[in-house]
Parts: sequence; structure tokens; C-alpha cells
Amino acid sequence: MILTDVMARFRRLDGHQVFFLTGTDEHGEKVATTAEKNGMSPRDMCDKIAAQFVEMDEILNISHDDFIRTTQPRHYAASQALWNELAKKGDIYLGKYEGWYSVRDEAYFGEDELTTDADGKKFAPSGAEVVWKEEPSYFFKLSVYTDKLLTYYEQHPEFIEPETRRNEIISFVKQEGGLKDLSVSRTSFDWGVPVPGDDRHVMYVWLDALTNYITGVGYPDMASDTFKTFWPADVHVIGKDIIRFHAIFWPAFLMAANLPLPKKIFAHGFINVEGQKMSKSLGNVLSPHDLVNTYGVDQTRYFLMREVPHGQDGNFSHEQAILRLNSDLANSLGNLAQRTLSMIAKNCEGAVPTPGPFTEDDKALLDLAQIRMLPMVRHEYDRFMIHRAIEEIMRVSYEANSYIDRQAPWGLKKTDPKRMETVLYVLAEVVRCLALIMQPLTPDSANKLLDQLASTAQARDFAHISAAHALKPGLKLPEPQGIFPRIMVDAEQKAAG
RNA sequence: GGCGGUGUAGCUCAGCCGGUAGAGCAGAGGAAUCAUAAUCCUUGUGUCGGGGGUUCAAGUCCCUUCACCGCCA
Repeated sequence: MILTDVMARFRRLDGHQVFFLTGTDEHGEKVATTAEKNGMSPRDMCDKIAAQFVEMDEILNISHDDFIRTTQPRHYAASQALWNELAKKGDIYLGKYEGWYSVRDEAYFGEDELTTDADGKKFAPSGAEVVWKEEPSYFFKLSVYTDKLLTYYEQHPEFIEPETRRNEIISFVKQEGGLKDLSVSRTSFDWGVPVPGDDRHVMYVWLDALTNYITGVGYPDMASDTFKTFWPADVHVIGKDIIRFHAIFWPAFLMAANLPLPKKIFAHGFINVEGQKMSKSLGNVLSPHDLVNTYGVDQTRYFLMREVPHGQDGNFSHEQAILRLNSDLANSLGNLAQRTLSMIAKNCEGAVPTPGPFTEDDKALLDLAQIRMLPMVRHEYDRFMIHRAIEEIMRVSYEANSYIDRQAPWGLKKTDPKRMETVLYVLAEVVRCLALIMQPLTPDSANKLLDQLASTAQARDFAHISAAHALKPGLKLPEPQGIFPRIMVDAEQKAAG
């Protein structure tokens, strides 16, 4: 979620039109039975859960353009329209399904996949109990798409990332006998989108859920501006546990409906806590809420992006978080900004100083921040290598700290005040570039910093990372204030306890 | 059992088509004092999981073996 937001913000600031869709998938037997267990209607329970998701988005400062709930009328319309397309194509037929079904996994399993305990109960590989079910069901001719999918993966190596997930999917599709047809309707419960023309059936939850991506951009109105502009999507960012649905079923549905496929399915990993999987039984579940309370939103976002490399699982430890946040954000970047701005406040009458001629040292640093940094960072973003992008940014911060010590403006104050002004100008300008490029990662803090540089709201996209938009000498600056406070050790103890 | 991945400095990881092992953090020493007890400079003797092979030369290719992870059966 944070990853997607960081990407979306980056692309917007980099001059792209972005439509960032998020939401919740609310249908299915699992939801229905859980609601019943809690004595609620499915709809009431979904309202409650959706509210929690919305709240989480707010807590994490997620900048989505739309929040979709699969129970919304627009989504019923889209799902049924897609169904009709599949039916029109001749890819849907009525059959009968019988087999072992796991409510929790929302999937059927073959006999050979199950394990049996002493009481004769059978369990899915996930550990969920399965029950024997028989029901009439519509099927989607997924088998027909086996070769088409393989060809597509072949021709679009970037479609599934990271590569290890791609390998998994390809080997799955290549299984003996190819893909089996997919049961896409249920009659045993009614919490779902009714099948058009046969409302004894509701659609298989994943068929409806996957459709959300096109609902969000206006489907079935393919003439709508949003659909024309934003479909196919650049990327679907998902958890690695649902890669199969996104990398096999969804492209097959889209092919059947003659719709273009999203350009990329990116599966992210999970966060481990102190080296262990998060689980309720271990009681080590970290809520975003807790993290944000302990470290702050921007810090939480930053740390997760920094420590979780490209789709892999990441680890969270408080010790590591404090180390990282202090060394990167507080000591290097935050302190750089603070020392620069407070020297300006004290020695330059609180206004952007007027630079004299630039030395080679000045030019090298300005060049790095204004010209070379953005393309390097963009390159890493394009590959979803946010942790690498951060390294590039931090490198500039290190350079700037090295420069300030080398130039020692506090010494120039007495010996060469004109030169001091030049040095402080260079530093302020570099801080401005850093603040701009930090916006996707730490939006609030970066904007506070830009406020302190008297940067206007219109001057904050990446086009302004350039000498042409450099700070204007004489511009009055507000009183500097620290951003990225250092995390003290007693906070560490509190967090660990 | 099959397929895929990972295993490199105390920690987290880079190392593209083979050519005398790298970065950040942590640690040690020094400098500086504008600043958030922050900064800067210097500092790495690592069996590149084990074994074997190809090669003038192998973390980097091949075989084998061990450990862990993922997917599938």
C-alpha cells in the first residue's frame, strides 16, 4: 500500500497523469459466514471493515484517487458486463462442481492436496478445514488460455515481477495437462454479484474482485475519459499470496473480453517482525497505527521503503528502525537542513543569500543535486527499486554534509563573508532539491522543509529540480525548525517493552 | 519428490557479458564545533555455505553437496 502510494506520488510529481485506485473486496462465502458468526449482516460487516481500511489509508497518508468497494452498484454493473462479455465469447458454460472446498481459502482442492487428521477431518495445504461440496456451477474456459498466457508471458517478460514470482506462475501454467477450467459461480450462498440471467448463482468472488480494476476507471463505459486515459493500468501492486489470481485468471478474463492487459503485476513481499512472521498467535502483529504513533507517518513510510527490497520480504525491528531513522533522516538529512537554514537565519538576515561565482566544488554539488540525482532516482523507481532510489538520495545528502565541512562556512563568516553566502546558497539549493525528491517518501516532512525554503505550492514538482528554478537570492525565509527529530533511547525502550 | 530462489565483512545488502573482494550501518582512531550529543576524515587480515571441475585467471561458468525460503506435486 505504501509502496503503491510512493510510486503514485513519484509519478505525479514527475509529470504524469496518475490514477491511483485502492479499495476492498467484500464478497464471498468467507465474508458471509464471518458476518453471520458475528451476528451481523454481511453489508454491515463490510461497512465496518471498509471504514477501517479508509482509516488506515488516512493514517498512512495514502493519496489514492478512488477507493472502491466491490459492493458498490457501479461494481455490480461492471462485473456483470464483464461476465456478459465472457459469455458472449462462448467461454462460459454450465456444469457441476463437486469437491473439497475450503471456506477460508475460497478455493477447491484436489484429494491429493489434502491432509487428514486423526478424526478424519481433511485440511487444505493452508491448514484450513475443507468440506465436501456439490453444486451446479458455471465454468470459465480457462484451459483454452493456457498457451495464450504462456505466449504472453514469453513476449512480455516484464509482466510479472519480481522474476521469482514470474517463474512460479510460468511453471504453474505449464503443469501437466495445462490449466483446468475455472468454476466461476456458486449457488450455496448469495453474498455476491448475481450472475446475469441466472440469479440463483452468484459470481465466484475472484471474478468479481478482479473486475474492480476496470470498474475503477469507468467500465463498462469504455468511452469514458477515465477508461480511455487510464486503461490499461501501468501496474497492479499486490501481495505475493494472490499472484495466481492476478497473473493467470485476470489476464485470461481480459483476453476473453478483448480488453488490454495491465502492463505489470508487481507482487510485494511481507513484513516480518523481529525476524518472525507476523501472526496473531505469536502476538507480534504490528499495526500501522502503532508504528505511526511510535515513529511518525513519514518515518514509518521511509523505513519500510528503505528496508524492504524489491518485492522481497522485509524485516522490521525496532532497533533497526531507530538506527536507520536516526542515521538517515535525523542525522544526515534533517541535520543538514537544520544547520544550513539556521546559519542562514543567523547570518543572512533570514533571506536566501546572494551567491558569488561558483567554484568547482560548488558546481559539482549543484550538478549532482540539480541534474544527476533525478534521473538516477527515476531509474530505480521505474524498476520498483525504491530502496535503491533512497540510497541515491542519501548519497547526495552525504555529499552535502561533506561539502559543508570542507567549506566550513562558520569559518568564512569572519574571513570571507561573501564566500560564506555563496556556500550557504549552494547548500540551501541542494536542500531544496532533496526536499523535492523526498516528497513521495515523506510527504509531510518534505513539504514542511519546502515551506521553510519559501517554496510555493506550484513549485514542488520535479520539473523544479533544476538550475532554472533555483532559489532566488533575497527571498525571505521563515524561522527554521527541525524536521525529522532524532529518536531518543528511552523511546526505544518504550517501544521494545 | 519436482521447479525456482537465497547463502559475500558484526548487521543489511551491491557485485553487469569471469581478471588482484565493495557500500551503508555498527565498531576503532583523529578533526571540527554551524547544527538534532548531530557532522567530516581515516580505518575492513572477510575460508565470497562445503567439495570438485573448466580456465592463464571464478562470488562471477559447470558438476556435486549442505542449510534456509518460495511455488508446485
